[in-house]
Amino acid sequence: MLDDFLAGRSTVEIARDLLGKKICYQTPQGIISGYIVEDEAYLGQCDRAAHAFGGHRSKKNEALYWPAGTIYIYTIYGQFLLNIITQKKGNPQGILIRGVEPDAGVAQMQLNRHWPKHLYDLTNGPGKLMSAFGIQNLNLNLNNYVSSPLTLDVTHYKRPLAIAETGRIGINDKGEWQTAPLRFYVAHNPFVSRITKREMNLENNGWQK
DNA sequence: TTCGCGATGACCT
DNA sequence: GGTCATCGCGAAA
Repeated sequence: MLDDFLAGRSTVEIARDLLGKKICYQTPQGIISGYIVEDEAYLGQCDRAAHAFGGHRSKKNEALYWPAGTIYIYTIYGQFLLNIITQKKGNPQGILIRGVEPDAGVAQMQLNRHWPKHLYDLTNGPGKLMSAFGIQNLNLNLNNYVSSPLTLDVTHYKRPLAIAETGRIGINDKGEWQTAPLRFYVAHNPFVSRITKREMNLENNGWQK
């Protein structure tokens, strides 16, 4: 159960453990799902790269202050980005989902993404995966991953052979918060953003047997 | 963030 | 020559 998965753990711990877990979206056209292969932790008031830095709170980032399991969606550069809130109400920490390996509904995702040349281009980025899922509005913001069409299934998962960590992407002039290893991904998985073809392992996608 | 374009370099035929 | 991967940029939203 998702609540047990999130309860009493640090955001970093959750971010690492989220790799390989399944995210599912119930649509009129059928179910779309994917395994999380890349994410980033945002640690709240103290984190200079976080939306809640210094306790900042507004209508846009309100979800950060809601309980673990809340869906937080925000827009940037015209893209919709998906997050999960990880701590108790009032402690604004969360995780940005940056890449998923397509599972169910691949044809629908291809359609939503206008048939990219390579399969790995389908969902290898935070904006791309939302486009592939067909989520292009804020309707699900402030909902949660248990009782909405968008759910997190922590009982069906794959196990990474290795987890890689780097600084977060798109963070500039944030000192130690820019380089802190808070981005996690399944090493060698082709659906990780900015991975080179040479790094990909197309035999096992970086998963254990 | 994502896309497209031009430039470069590697490799194949 | 042709294909493909990588990289740097500018543009869009």
